[in-house]
Amino acid sequence: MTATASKHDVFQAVADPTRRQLLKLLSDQEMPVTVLSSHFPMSRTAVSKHLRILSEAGLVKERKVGRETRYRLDPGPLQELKDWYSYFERFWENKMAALQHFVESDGSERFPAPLTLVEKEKEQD
Amino acid sequence: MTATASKHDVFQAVADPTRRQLLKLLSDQEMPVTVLSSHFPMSRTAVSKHLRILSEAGLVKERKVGRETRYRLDPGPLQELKDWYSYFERFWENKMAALQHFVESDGSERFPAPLTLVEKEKEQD
DNA sequence: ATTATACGAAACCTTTTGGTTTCATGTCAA
DNA sequence: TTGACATGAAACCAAAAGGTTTCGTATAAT
Repeated sequence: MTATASKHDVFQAVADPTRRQLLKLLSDQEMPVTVLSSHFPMSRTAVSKHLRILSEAGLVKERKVGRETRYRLDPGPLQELKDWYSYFERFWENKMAALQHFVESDGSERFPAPLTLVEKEKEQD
Repeated sequence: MTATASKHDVFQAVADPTRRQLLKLLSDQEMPVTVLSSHFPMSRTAVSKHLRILSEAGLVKERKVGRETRYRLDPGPLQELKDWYSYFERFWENKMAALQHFVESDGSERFPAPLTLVEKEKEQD
């Protein structure tokens, strides 16, 4: 459901610093390509391609106004990022406990197949 | 401070689906490379390289135990992800309001330099 | 009508990425 | 001590990413 993934997923879209900055710029208000590209050291065409990737990830919407194309932010798909992150929040909380466990236990005889480890494990961490 | 960015930043590390899955696998407990790689259709060496990238982003820690190297999750750097997207949460909330504004105003005479737009803007969105 | 602006598409190039196979080394088991 | 296991490093490769320049087309301004 929600079918966010078309060609570019949010994680990949957001991986590039230029695209992250584009999103920030657009969070204020909609802007045409030329204005956006004036904030970057690269060509307008390059920025345009970044915008396309953001668009494919659903993070921006476009509308034509006269001869310009204005882009605006759609933060919706960022929810996926949030959801993913939230899975790890519990480990963030348990970080100390986990470390504790990690030091105390020998961690062996828990792995599936190719492990024969029933050794003493000279700890060296 | 905190100097999270070494060579690979978190955004890039997390952009790859294989690496995201690795993090999930490691959230349970520490695991050696061979065990981890058994969950993927690629070679052990490939997984090993993914682990290196995660390590450079600070997302996993390693320790040698006998002849194996065990990796475990360090969710710490994920905070950066959270900080980033939380910036957009207010826009997420205000989405309707923003849209409203977007429809009502003509959006012109706000852009810096190269805009002469003082036209009526035949809305077509 | 003519010129300038805004933009995307196309072709092209270089670097990075994600993978593979092979090899060397260290550690464990018999 | 001999052989199997675990792993990283190296060399290599194809495809994707991130850019650039050039071009065509639509819209606006004069």
